[in-house]
Amino acid sequence: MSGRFAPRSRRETRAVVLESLLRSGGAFRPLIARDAQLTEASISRILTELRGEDIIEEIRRPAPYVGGPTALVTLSKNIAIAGIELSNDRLSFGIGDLAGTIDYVERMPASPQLKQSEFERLFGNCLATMTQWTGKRGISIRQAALSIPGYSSANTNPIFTWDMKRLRAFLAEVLEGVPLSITNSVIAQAAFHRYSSTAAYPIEGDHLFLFVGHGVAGVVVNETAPIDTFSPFELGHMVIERNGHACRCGHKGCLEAYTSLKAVSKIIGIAESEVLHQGDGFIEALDLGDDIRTSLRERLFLLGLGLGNALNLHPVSSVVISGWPSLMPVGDRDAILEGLDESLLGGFDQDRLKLSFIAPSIGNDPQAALYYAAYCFVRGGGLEAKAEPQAALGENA
Amino acid sequence: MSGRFAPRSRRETRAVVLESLLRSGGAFRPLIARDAQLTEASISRILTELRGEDIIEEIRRPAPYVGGPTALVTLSKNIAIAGIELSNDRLSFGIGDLAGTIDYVERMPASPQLKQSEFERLFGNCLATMTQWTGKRGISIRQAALSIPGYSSANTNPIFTWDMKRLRAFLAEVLEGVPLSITNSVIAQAAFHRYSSTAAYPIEGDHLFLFVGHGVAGVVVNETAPIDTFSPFELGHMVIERNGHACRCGHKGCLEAYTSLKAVSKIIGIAESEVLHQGDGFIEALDLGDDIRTSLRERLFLLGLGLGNALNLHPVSSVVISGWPSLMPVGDRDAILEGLDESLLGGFDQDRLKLSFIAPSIGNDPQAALYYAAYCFVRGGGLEAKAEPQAALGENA
DNA sequence: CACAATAATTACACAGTGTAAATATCATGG
DNA sequence: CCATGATATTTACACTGTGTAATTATTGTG
Repeated sequence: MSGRFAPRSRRETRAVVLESLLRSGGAFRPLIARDAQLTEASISRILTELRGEDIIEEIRRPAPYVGGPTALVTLSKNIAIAGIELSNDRLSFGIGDLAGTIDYVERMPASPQLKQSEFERLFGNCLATMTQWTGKRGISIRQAALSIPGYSSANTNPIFTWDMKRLRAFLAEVLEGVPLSITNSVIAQAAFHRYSSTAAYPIEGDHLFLFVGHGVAGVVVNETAPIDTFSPFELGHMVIERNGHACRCGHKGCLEAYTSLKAVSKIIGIAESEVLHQGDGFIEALDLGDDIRTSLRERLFLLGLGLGNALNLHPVSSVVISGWPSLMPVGDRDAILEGLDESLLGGFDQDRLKLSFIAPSIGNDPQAALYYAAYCFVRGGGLEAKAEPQAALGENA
Repeated sequence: MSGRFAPRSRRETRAVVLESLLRSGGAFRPLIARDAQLTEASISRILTELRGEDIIEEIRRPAPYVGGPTALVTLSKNIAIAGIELSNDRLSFGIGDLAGTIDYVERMPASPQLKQSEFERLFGNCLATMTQWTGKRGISIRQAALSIPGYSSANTNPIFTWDMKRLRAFLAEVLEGVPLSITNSVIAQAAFHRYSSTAAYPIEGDHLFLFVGHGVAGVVVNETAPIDTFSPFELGHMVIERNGHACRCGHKGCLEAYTSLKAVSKIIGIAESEVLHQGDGFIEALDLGDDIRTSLRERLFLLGLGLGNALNLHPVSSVVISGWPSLMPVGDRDAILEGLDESLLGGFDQDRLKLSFIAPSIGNDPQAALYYAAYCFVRGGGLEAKAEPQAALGENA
């Protein structure tokens, strides 16, 4: 009489169990059983299997009540994964384990106008250094993930207009068989913030995660859907003001032309790279002049306007915002609400829309990509890509 | 060595087989086997089961080649389903079978400003008449579907601002156990046009289906996802012109204020209800004056602008448009492209975005809802809601 | 009317998981 | 220190769903 209705392949079951562990950061069996909707019997079988493959560990830790479980199940620290992040000003490589530890990081400056060939060269160099590091230690990477701003499985990227087929071919070649997932930065960010056990998150339930940085991008976090199926919402090039400011995309009046990091850093008079590297309240601490504050509020208003338009298209009842707006004083953020009030159907109403802010985690790259790599490893059940006996043709479903 | 990788419950397998039949309108076994990714052996078992329950029929029809299949499998004509459609000017009830035949229709005028209590009264009356009809014939409805403009599982409806919980409670009560699915009209429309075997459809693959009527709504048709998970895109209340025309929603400059049926019928000088009831090319035939044509082109431009914004948010490579724009002369429709060119990232490019038009199927209500009811019946495997032995709690996954 | 070609059915094996019985572990109290 | 109660963990067995392969059916052709 379990709560499930669809049988699962072994791979799926392993994936469900491992994903539960990734989210919780470690749990006792009864909890895993509930989370994965399996009986203790099945948990027992699966864990035995996973322990044998050194994917999980059971550390002796008796629960503090009579008859309680005796061992805490955690993801193994012996599986190496790699996260690669192309943020707008640098390319970072990292190696870590499933438990969230990062053992190796290398970061190289990368221009926001990076050409594909330059990227390939840069990537090749970093990879070589990394391979040296792993080689020396006899480590083999089980899963890698690369996050790119604007990436989508469709061939359209507003930020890097590269040939995705060529990109995938290049990566497949240089990575020599290491499984690689490519994803949109905003998905990796959202997943990391929402599901990594190390971070606090302001809300639960489906919502829009919005990141305002070089671009303006969001993703609808659907709590019941797998992260790798999330589809990004590229808000930056919504035209919110006909014949408005010129945008780098060639159009006029795009949201990005008003609210990107570049646009606001110009207003503040501080280098882009400086703004996000500061902590929460940084802008408040700056004690900006009144006209600067007013300008920023105008930009936040426009952000709200565009956000409202996006929410009209695809309604959700809460939004989490990360990026420079999160660094603004609470009072100033209200300008977003005013913008929302002009576009969101029915006007802004705090009973119908909950807005939260989280500090941007800049400087932690490639933490999000690393998390995403762990997620992908776990989603595959910790099995090689084609290890499933019945799976021959069917990756396309 | 099949192409599948996930085991299925009996319910799922039945659903897959039945859905294949619904889409094809009838097929020989080898085709079903390929479509459902099952062996002939499994098809045999499933069909035997379904035939026993009178959900499918096998009519003797030898394929015209040696050793070919001998019977054509079709959905049974003995399963009664009901489709209920609330278009903006009427409420229509229909009863039909899985093969697409419609046996009963009743239509009642309904104001676009219909209040919830009025709806309940109207619905009650129509239902009573329908129940009389079914009662007289000893027919019992296996699945009903109701399509409402603007409906979403969230509690926000731009068109009818009703209490959805109350609506569901009301419907559950009056329908006395008949399973009911509620969906957004645009989903039912899209599904009907795309998948019903009776209609031709201009494209294949993922795309945006856009309907421009009283409102402006779309849905991303994801060919690999189940229809009932499609999420509607309510385009109508995107603010495309700050401080523009007043919209009925209270905001200014919404797309709907420019491109809804109401807005354009005012330009043409013909009652709303007349416009869509005409066939393709109707507007061309009208021989409108030059300034009217110009105005309409302006509206199409704005539609393109809003559409471009939506596509920036969620890129797809083709769009199918239904509604009054489909009735416009081909040359005039190009105004949409001009609008797209100003908002769609990278400008409009026919290699990257394919635009198609299909005639709006007004006057066929509740055909789309009826199709959706058939879809829901089939998706449930033709089983009672809770018949699955292992399924007790788990409808929420 | 036998044959070739494919369709349709059926016996059997195997994967995955639940049930329930058997066994293990721990805190507590004598 | 040991029996006890409480819960955890493992294991034997049964059941579902499906593929494989052998068997039987159907049909056009020569």
